[in-house]
Amino acid sequence: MHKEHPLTKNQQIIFDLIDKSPEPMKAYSILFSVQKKGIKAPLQVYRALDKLVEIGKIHKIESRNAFIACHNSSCQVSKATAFSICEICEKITEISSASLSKYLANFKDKDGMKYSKYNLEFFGLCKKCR
Amino acid sequence: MHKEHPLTKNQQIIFDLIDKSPEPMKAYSILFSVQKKGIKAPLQVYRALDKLVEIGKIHKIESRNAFIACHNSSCQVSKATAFSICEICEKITEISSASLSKYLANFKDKDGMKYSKYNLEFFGLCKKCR
DNA sequence: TTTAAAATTGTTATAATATAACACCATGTA
DNA sequence: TACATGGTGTTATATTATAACAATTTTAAA
Ligand SMILES: [Zn+2]
Ligand SMILES: [Zn+2]
Ligand SMILES: [Zn+2]
Ligand SMILES: [Zn+2]
Repeated sequence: MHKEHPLTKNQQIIFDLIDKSPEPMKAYSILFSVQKKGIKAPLQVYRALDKLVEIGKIHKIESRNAFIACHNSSCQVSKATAFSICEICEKITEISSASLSKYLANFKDKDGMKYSKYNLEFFGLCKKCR
Repeated sequence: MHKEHPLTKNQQIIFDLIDKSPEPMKAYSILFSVQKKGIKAPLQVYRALDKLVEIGKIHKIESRNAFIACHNSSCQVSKATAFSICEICEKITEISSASLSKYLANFKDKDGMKYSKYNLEFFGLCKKCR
């Protein structure tokens, strides 16, 4: 299980913002949104983001440089992430599939090597955009 | 099968450089290396990179903002990429596993949606670093 | 309780990554 | 020809992310 990490003030402000957002947020858009709350510099945002990613409360969508709150309840999710990304409307959803995560967690490459962590990004068209 | 794309001068210069590199290269490191050949501006590099990615000659490692030449002979690879990344020495290898690509190409999410494209990045420790 | 380590914060400056906008040129083809 | 398409060269700028340093708060030993 996750150890509980009580969030600090900046972390809480930024997590709440991302958590409420219907879509992934980018760092400088976060910065803009929290300036009224006293967070004025990029580093304050990036530090909170780093920590939130580390403890698995949010994930980074690498191909979009954007951050999304994790809504999976299971642990380990910060080490095993999968997303679907619509190439038209940019709708992004975290995929939680037991069979997928089982398959990837057990995947061995040619050298028999297993991996502790992965990030998978699927691209296609969402329901609306098809 | 791929349609053959004869590379333009800039594309060829940049592809050759990446292809020879033992490790993925970043855009500005590419820029530095090709300045003696007359490529002087970031845009010239990014334009060539975009095209090379599009036609599948190279791939972008999203979590590293770096580019690697594709050594898979099969087609479709630019739409279905998987890499292993060592978190210590940053050694990066393209994974070519028929079973993995088959599994992912056929993966359907909860809504029964299939995806035209994916990128998977595994993280762990390479042989040397274990 | 004291005290030292660890984590968090605030701040300025700067690095690294990527694109906008515009003019020009080459090549294919109607 | 004349037009479309794609590539090039160039300057400027936007976007994303980190370095460096000082101060403060939290944590957990001693
Ligand atoms: Zn998650
Ligand atoms: Zn869509
Ligand atoms: Zn490849
Ligand atoms: Zn290694």
